[in-house]
Amino acid sequence: MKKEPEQDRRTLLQARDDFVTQWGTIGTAWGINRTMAQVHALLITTAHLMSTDEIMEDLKISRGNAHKNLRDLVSWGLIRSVVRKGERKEYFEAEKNVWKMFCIIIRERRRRELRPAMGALQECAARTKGLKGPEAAAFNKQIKDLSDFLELADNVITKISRSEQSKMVPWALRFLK
Amino acid sequence: MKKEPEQDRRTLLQARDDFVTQWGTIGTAWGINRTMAQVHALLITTAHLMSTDEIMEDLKISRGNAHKNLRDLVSWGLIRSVVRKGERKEYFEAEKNVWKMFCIIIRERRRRELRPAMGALQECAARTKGLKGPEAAAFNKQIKDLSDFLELADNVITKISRSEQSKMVPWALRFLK
DNA sequence: ATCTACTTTCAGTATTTTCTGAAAGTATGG
DNA sequence: CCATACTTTCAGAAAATACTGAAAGTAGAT
Repeated sequence: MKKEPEQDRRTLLQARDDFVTQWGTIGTAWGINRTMAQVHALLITTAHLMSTDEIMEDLKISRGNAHKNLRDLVSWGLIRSVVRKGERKEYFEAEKNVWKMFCIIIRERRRRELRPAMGALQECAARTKGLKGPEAAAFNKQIKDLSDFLELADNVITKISRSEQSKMVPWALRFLK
Repeated sequence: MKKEPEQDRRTLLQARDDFVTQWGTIGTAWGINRTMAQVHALLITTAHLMSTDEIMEDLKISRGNAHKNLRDLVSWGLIRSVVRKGERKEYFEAEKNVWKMFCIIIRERRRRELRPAMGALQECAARTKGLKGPEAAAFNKQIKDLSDFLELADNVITKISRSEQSKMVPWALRFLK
């Protein structure tokens, strides 16, 4: 029978499509642009290097859109561009190791979102430090509590994102016991 | 001098406003509606119970908008409504303890976003389990890796969100050493 | 049963975000 | 230099999301 591998190929393509869509939705819930998440999904589940044109075709998106999201993914460090010898065209390849992906994401979100938020909070705490009255004291304490918590979280994230998977996973398993 | 407390009050109000704005921006980055984050910010930094009308006034938003976001916050468990004896009006109050807030947020995000994503991924893995060919095998492995990682993360989140602050914070500090 | 003091809904509108496609820019090879 | 093979930009269009305000709904008090 020559039917079965053909059938399998279709199932695979369909599954990849579903995964791309799903990953897009997940991304959206976390404040990430849908297309960026889809391009990422496509690249982590594709064995070969992909060009901008191939990605445009696969996701049915415009050049401008593909370009922007590829650049964003590169700037996150989630994919890298590769230039094949003798060719002008750029190809892209994703970091596929799940632990590394995770570390990149938490490290970048820390840098882009957590740090600025902490800065603003600290400034807010500093400004209300010396104010008189119970309202002011309560406000200041609440901001300080938040700020302290974020600082702890920040340190934990930094440490985790620098750790090896081979250390952290067993560690997590022990924690779950 | 009667000037200083007056000055202080203004500084406090200004700081609270800034905090509300800032928290709104942070929320946005994490896929949370700006107004919802602002209402939350307002409620965690206000000592007294607040009515819908007071919130509308404070944030300059419509009744419908205030209503919706208050309901959403209640459904997240981040605020609760209180009815004062002899009054018909509803008032709102936030959970102010930072650790509890954190636990609520991670527990809800797990329930609303992580679990559905895991379901979809597992289905995707199951569907491509038996397919022949190296492409299919690679795809299946990648999905499986992701799925396994999310499962571990899911378990860790569950455990953390059920822990006491008094256990987790010292634990985190030890981890950082 | 009606009034009053609220809460809830939702159609239409406004705002923000994302996307398109064509034009402009850039680098390489001949 | 010019042609080619790309990449980059960006103004306008489309889509997604959030907001308004008025009308409808609800429940306690009289």
